[in-house]
Amino acid sequence: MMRWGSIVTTDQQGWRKGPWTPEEDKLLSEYVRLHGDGRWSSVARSSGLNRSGKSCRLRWVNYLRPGLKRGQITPQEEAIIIELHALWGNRWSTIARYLPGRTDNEIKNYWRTHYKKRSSQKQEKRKADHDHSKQKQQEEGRERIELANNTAAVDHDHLGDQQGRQDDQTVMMTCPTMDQDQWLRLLTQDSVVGSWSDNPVVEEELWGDLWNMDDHASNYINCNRTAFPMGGDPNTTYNI
DNA sequence: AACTTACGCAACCGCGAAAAG
DNA sequence: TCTTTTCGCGGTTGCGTAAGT
Repeated sequence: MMRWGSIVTTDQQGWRKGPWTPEEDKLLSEYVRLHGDGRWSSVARSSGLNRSGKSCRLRWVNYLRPGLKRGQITPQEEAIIIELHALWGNRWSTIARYLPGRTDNEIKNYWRTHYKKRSSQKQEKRKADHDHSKQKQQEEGRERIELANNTAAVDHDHLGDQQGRQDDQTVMMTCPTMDQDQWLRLLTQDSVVGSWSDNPVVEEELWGDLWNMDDHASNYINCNRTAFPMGGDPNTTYNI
């Protein structure tokens, strides 16, 4: 299936843009096989591809790289995405590290398609139905977020995130009752992963909360239908 | 059958961080 | 130390296809 139009153009530097051809894929794969990935600018210059380094990297990472999974996101993967998104927000590359064979782009697309839309639909409905009460909830939510931000402990390096982006302090927190490794082990256990997404009641609660979260509210992790701000008092539950 | 809408996803863009000079 | 280049990330776009009317 031809995508991204059929038109291949060139940018200001003369690099080709648009869909990759099978010949280009073959060239890139062969070049990376011989020389390894990385050094994308030299890949662009030396491989014979008239593509920018950026374009080469993207094509390799998202499409040609060995070990990539094809096909639908499984329920287990979906649950991991949701829960890691609640942990880290839109840090797709970090989330992708816990889903072998899936790319950040794929996860990002999946999230946007499935949850952003449903989130906004729910939000619209809720807005129509409960405009007043929602406003009140938001005010209460802001107070809790302030509490979360005041109590949360930032721990970038624990999960090997070397990037340390500017907004890190708002998303990467420490669970008060277990460390991150414990948490992630728990996440990837089938019994836990299946539990929320398989239960329509819990799912509704969880989605209702997660989909309406903004970046700051991602500081919260939902556990057993309650939520607590990461780093907050483990003996206190916070209903979002 | 024709048309419209929604979905899925490859690819591009802009920005910030890291590395190199 | 400063500047330039490269890399990687998240956000966004736009096209093909499937589903609905």
